[in-house]
Amino acid sequence: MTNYYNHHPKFYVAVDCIIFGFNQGELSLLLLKRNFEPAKGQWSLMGGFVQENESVNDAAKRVLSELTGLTDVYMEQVGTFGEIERDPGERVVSVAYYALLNINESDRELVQKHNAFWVNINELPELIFDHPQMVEQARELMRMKASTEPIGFNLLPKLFTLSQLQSLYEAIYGEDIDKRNFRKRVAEMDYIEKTDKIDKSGSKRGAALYKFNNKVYRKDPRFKL
Amino acid sequence: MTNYYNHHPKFYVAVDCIIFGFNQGELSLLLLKRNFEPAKGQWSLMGGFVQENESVNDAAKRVLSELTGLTDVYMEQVGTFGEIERDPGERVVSVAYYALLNINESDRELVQKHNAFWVNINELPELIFDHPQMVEQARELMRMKASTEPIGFNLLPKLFTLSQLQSLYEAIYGEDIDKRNFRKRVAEMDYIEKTDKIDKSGSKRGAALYKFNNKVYRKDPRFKL
DNA sequence: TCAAAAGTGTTAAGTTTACACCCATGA
DNA sequence: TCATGGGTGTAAACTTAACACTTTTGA
Repeated sequence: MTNYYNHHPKFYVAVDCIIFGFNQGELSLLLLKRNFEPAKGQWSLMGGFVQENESVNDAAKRVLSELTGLTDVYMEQVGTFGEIERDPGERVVSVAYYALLNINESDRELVQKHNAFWVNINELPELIFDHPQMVEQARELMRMKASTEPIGFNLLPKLFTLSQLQSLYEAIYGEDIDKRNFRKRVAEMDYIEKTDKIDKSGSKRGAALYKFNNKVYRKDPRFKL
Repeated sequence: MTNYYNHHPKFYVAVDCIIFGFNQGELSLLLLKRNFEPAKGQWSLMGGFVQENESVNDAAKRVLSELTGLTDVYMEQVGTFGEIERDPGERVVSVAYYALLNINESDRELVQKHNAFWVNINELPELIFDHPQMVEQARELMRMKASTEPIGFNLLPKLFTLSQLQSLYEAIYGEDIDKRNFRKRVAEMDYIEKTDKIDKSGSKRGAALYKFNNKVYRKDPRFKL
């Protein structure tokens, strides 16, 4: 019996991940130096094909977890890239996602096994296919989102200093922020809570460690940095 | 010969269009009352399947044009919906787009032939599948975009009054705007140009007609309404 | 003549920006 | 003792919000 869906072509559907990490004032992406075909030897995003038994969003989570060992990572869809010739091998429609994670929580061995490297976002190598556009769109989207929602904390350890938080936002926006104005804004956010712990690693004097309290945030979700 | 792409499943890829129109102070969507299967008799967005010879973006343009007769319409990708069971008939990955067009320029016959109707955005019927989420995301995205980029003019005739422009933005934001503050902001945008034409249809006194000058806009692209 | 929409400025409140010095500590 | 990053307040500039009356004209 013929039906509505016949006579239409089917396509490979892939996901590609723009994986953001932050360490010592630097924002980085986790990129693959491909030791497999196609485009062996070139740099690319981590990607994979959507399977029958998973949603597209789940495929993105799976692919991210295959590379980093992490589950429950903050991810957001960037967009779908569907040019006919975007992948020169076969026609593949790809859905791009960005992820924000704490570099130190990722599984180094797994990362190494995939021949993946953290690359400073301002020193990206040439990427294959339309991955440069994916990265560009992801950065833009992430920047926008980070300015109005508290997603940046996903890039930091659970406890962080205000200097770390500030340098994170400086890296996201690509511009310097005034320290006193920054701290004034932070002070108004009750869900960024000072703990009684001190970080002595960054300075002799030591800096107060803060944490993000999501329960408090959700009671009155306002954020602007 | 076996290669990288084998062993992976393929999927139907569809596009769905959230088509915004504006008329007499009302923002509407163009919806189908389906006289075909599946979900015959129910309301849905206009959609269609991506073909081999077109990009996903081009498929969206084609589908829009099949319904409205219009080409060169402002469209933006909303996101991709990839839940396994989102379409109960078959597995279909769908990419949603929103479009902004002038209702009066659309081909009424074509619209009628598809059994499509303009429905006030505040009085939407129940929609099939995940179309309600698509609409919700599209509204949100459109609202954001309309506040910082001059896309609203796509919903208006080439010549429009400031009252029309204001009521458009009131419909987009779902809230009233102060007339004097609104006109003050418009006056600062040199690319919203007063013409010497008068619209007498909306009032006895008549209102000046304005036009959006994209060339002037691009010289100094700042927009905030 | 009057109803209905068009058009027009000022002030107060709130937000954003610029800016410089003292503190605590370990080396 | 001194070099290093941590921590703190105020004032000016700018932006946003609130607010009410006069004009024009066709019915």
